Amino acid sequence: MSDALKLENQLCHRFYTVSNAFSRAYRPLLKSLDITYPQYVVLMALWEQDDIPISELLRRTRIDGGAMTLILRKLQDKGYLDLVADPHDKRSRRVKLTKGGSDARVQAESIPHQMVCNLNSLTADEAVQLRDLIDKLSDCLDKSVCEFE
Amino acid sequence: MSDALKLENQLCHRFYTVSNAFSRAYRPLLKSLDITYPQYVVLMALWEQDDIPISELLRRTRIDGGAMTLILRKLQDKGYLDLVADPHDKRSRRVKLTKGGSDARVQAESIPHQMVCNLNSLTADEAVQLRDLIDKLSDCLDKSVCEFE
DNA sequence: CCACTATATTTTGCATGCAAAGCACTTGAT
DNA sequence: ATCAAGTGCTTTGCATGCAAAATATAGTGG
Repeated sequence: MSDALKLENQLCHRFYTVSNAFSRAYRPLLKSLDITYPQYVVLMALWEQDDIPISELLRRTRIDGGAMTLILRKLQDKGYLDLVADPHDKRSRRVKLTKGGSDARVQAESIPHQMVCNLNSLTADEAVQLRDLIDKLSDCLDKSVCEFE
Repeated sequence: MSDALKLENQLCHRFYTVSNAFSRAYRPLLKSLDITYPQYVVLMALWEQDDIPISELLRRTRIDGGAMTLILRKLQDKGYLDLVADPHDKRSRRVKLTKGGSDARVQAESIPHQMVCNLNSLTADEAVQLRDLIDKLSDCLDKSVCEFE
């Protein structure tokens, strides 16, 4: 049979399994904050820059729009953020961290280190190399999705 | 703020976005077969080796067990495979491709090439390099998940 | 000011991924 | 033979990801 159809030879299946493995690995680290990985991504984006419209959050996290509505609702219920109307554009809402949301960052500071500790099979150089290759692939993938349409 | 918490510096967020992008990119390629990416993964596993127990399929595809039940049901409804009782172990069922399932492979042969064409920003060498780095990372991740428990 | 189009967000329906519980059947130890 | 622990699989409840439709509001040309 053609080797190209073998799972072992497919980059996409590797991304599929590793992405899921990451999500599982984060779960215990996020348990004390009572959030999921996508919710954590939203908080990280906000810790970088707070008080931004939902559209900006979507662009930076690349989370699905439909899912974002629910994620924001849950983070709001948990007291991490507030959604406030934009006075200049009634269609838009801005996302603002609450004090609890800002404070959570202190607790989260240790998470990347904990994860890195568990990933020390890669050297710093290899991690950079991997990052750059993924970025190259990623650009291309985005384009190809567009080409299909 | 600490750079480690920035999304841009996190390998996991890259895997998250690329994995999702792959899934979207496959969608139009799989449309004529009327299957999703995980369903395609199951078929690829079976094209490599047919007539295997579900447990073996789970191990090779790394798809979630609960999801696998539904995926197999759908692939059966679509006429791609059959689930037959294992005479030696009544708990187990074996998965067998139907003629339609085997025939679909011919149509699928062109898919990896189409996807590769859309990913030609990476050279063959870079793809191998990427693959090896991901595998190294992957081993480590599996272990770390275990360590948490 | 009006129709038309574009933008921001939400809703809907379907397909997983995940953890945990449940079931039926096996196997191993006694 | 029997009970307890293990296996293989399914079910359940929740959280997304995705495409497409629906809403509400903005912006634009006429």
